[in-house]
Amino acid sequence: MGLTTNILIVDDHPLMRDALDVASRKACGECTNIIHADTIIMAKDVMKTAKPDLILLDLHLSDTSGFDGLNKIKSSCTTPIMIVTAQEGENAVQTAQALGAKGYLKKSQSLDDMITAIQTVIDGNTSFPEMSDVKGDNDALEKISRLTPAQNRVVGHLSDGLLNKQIAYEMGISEATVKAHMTAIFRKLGANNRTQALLVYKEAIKV
Amino acid sequence: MGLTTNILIVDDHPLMRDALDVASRKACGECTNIIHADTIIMAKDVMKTAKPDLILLDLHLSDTSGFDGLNKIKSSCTTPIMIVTAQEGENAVQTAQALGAKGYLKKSQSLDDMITAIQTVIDGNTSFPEMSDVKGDNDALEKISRLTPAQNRVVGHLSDGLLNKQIAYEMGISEATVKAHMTAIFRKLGANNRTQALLVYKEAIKV
DNA sequence: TTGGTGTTACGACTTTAGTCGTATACAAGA
DNA sequence: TCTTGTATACGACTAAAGTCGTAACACCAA
Repeated sequence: MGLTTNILIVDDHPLMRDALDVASRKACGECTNIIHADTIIMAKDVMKTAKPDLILLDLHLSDTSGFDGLNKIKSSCTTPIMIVTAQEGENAVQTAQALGAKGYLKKSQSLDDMITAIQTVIDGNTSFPEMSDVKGDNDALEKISRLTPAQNRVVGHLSDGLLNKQIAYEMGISEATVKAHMTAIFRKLGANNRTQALLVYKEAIKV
Repeated sequence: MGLTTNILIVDDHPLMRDALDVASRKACGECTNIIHADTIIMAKDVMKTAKPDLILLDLHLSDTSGFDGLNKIKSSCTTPIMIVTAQEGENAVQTAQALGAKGYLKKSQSLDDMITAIQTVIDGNTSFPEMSDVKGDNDALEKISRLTPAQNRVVGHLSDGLLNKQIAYEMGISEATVKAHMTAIFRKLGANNRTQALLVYKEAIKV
């Protein structure tokens, strides 16, 4: 890792940002450039200029709750994202995984574990805590997890109420391609149109 | 009240159905015809033949949870509906009101109070328990409550993922009229299309 | 290399969604 | 009575959504 690693930390607790900062620096070595943000708005603003190699994202911010924030960020970039949470429900880990997050950090974890997890994701792998395997009760979530990265980003924009034309602009592709993604999404989610697809999606990510 | 009053009770607890049965008969007098159902499916089936004057609906059934059941029934008829619940969150009463329910019964209420409430609704008025007035925190719910009965039914069908053509068939009106309702709904909910309208609606009724 | 599989990408075409103007009925007030 | 407002209803027109066929690229295995 001779090159500089850029990391964006999104959390509204300054102390937590500092802790994540320390963990990130230890995980990546000397040449680490870290940017802090405390809202999704600010994070998206930062990403207009900087291009982080990794994003650490808290689920509960002042301007978002739950996985909406993950949506908003994920749909506007392809940067690997790790979720950071204090306490969440049972299938929060599965949901994060299904939505295309690359890792999941619990704030209760030890510093060493966090460092290991961050290193794992930086190296291009995924890192999720052990799951109690009581799942199987969320059919919609299983469908969502089958979406490809591009399809995932399209769904994220869909759940913001965007038109195909707007999604195309946001993703830098043609409207025809967005429609093709939509059709593929409908098949995977068992929907006939965007309204039904949105219902499946909302059913899946309700936490 | 010389004519027969038809009441449909939808609850999956037989004991509760019996209790509601007793309350209904005392509220309406001798000429009362009461039908029991324990799922939404069965209730909708019953309504194909019978035309109840009032529906008592439990929120938690085996095939629905929350206000989805209210949607499914309300969107297929214009019969007054009273919600019956054991314990619900703070704004459940407001949500029921916004979704066009005519009354709200708590299972913890006394029999006399229930009888009074049922009589009130049978007479064409509404009956809701006192609210602690801590509300004001749900903007979307306020928007939903401004919808007219027809618009309410259209939104109910929208949240089932139906096409305009299908909604028109269900409601027995032309597709052009459904579209006109949609446009009016968009204005009231601050949406530009059905996707955004659905998001506002889902935001409002999440309990 | 070759063939299979999966992802992303686009254009042409048909279907659906959404806007606008308009009309009826019904209620509350002047 | 004559408004004024609101709810409901419809048809004609424009904009968006959705389907189909096709192609380039990456990856893995035979």
